Amino acid sequence: MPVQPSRNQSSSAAGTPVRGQRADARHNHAQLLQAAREAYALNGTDVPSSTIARRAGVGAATLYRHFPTRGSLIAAAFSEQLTDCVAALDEALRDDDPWRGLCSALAKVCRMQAEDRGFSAAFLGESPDDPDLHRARARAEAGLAQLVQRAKNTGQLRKDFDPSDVTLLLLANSGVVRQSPETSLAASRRLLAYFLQSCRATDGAPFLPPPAPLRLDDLYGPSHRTD
Amino acid sequence: MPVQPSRNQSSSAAGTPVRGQRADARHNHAQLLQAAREAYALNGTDVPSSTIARRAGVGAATLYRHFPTRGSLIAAAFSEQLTDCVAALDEALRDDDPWRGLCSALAKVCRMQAEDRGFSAAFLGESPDDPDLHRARARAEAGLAQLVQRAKNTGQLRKDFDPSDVTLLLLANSGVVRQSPETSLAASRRLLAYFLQSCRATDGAPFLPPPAPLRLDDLYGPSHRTD
DNA sequence: CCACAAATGGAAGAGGTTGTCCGTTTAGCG
DNA sequence: CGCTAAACGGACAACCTCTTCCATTTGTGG
Repeated sequence: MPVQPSRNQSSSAAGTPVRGQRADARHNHAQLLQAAREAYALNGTDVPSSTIARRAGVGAATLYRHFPTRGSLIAAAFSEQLTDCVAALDEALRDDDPWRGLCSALAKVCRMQAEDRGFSAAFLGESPDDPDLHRARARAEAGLAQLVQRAKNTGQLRKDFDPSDVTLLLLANSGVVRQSPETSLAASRRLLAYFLQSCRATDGAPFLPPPAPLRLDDLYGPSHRTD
Repeated sequence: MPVQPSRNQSSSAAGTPVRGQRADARHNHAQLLQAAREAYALNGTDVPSSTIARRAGVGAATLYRHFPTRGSLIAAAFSEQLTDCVAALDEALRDDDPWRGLCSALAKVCRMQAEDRGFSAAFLGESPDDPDLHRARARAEAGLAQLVQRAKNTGQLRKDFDPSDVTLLLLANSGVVRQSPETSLAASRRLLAYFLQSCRATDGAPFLPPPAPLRLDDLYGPSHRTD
């Protein structure tokens, strides 16, 4: 069960509590993370940092001492979800039935997106600064490719399915989920059902148009602004 | 053919050129609209108004004289696309084959979303102020319901398809299309293909989870901020 | 209990966007 | 051509968000 809280501190990303700091600092650190997670889940990641500081009961400076930039707070707030994501993938890879593994992994990620409005932004959005996130995405990409290949080999997944189709689903789901929190779970479930049904290998099914080169870790790579 | 440019001036929305104004004013009005459309198509509607004024070759005050608020410029910029949208629906309703009509209507709207990054924001986003937009959405909703019912009657569309599934597709597509413009068209096409394939009536197909009550004109209705 | 460094909070700076004011320019008409 | 009102443009005020600074408070080891 690799899903446990994992108190172990990597020193790579900013914002991880360092042993030897004062008790109030540790407490505020935790308060900030919790406030950030709650706020992001409800309203998405475009909540102003000042709001988070206020709801954590600390001043702005405290927030910025613990998380030097806005991005580092976001990254820290979602690192747990990221772990869960990778764990779901690992679990899917261990499933005897590749198709069932794929389905449950996709369902899990879609549900995470639906239940936390910030998740999509943090996972798919632009955050060119966090190395952890990049590594996780690359890792997810690789595991996914493996999972997809296995499901094809068993003949359960259509042959022209492309790993990028998972990214396609995640992006689509992020669009669906952006709406009112009350409906997002139901809508997300229905979208996934539609998607999975088409993914199943069927004899008479028409060919799909070619996949777009959507790689998880490439999204928002080069900027295209032309001001 | 109700698709013609329609020079007729409704006086409801702000920004419609009024006869009797000076030639330079009319010219600037047109320049602003064009600049806005280009900028929005490329980068989405979150382009600063000052950028649009600059690219139209006018000062900020001129922009605000023609379009009193940021929202009115957005509404004016997309009113043509909105007309196209409704026209596509009308055309689909006139098609002898309801399924073909539905497919082409969905393809058209998805393509519009893919080719214009601002379209989704303008059409699905929050704009509680523009009555034209509300009317168009309501109208689209009604036509869609009709189209869906007809396709079900001919047995081409699965019985548990819900009109809200069209909204689901549009939202999903908006998520897909938000990415790099180079890939959005291909990605959008593929998403639509996946979706349509599942929508076709098939005997052995499993039931879908219940639809979420997504109504086009309800999106972003009540706000859920809790600051 | 005390001293000192760690930690804090509020204020203020920097940057960006929306919308307004006012002196100046220019189209259109006689 | 010249007058007048419509139209314009750039500067400016108001606001918001991110981030930093510094005087003050507070936890903690001795």
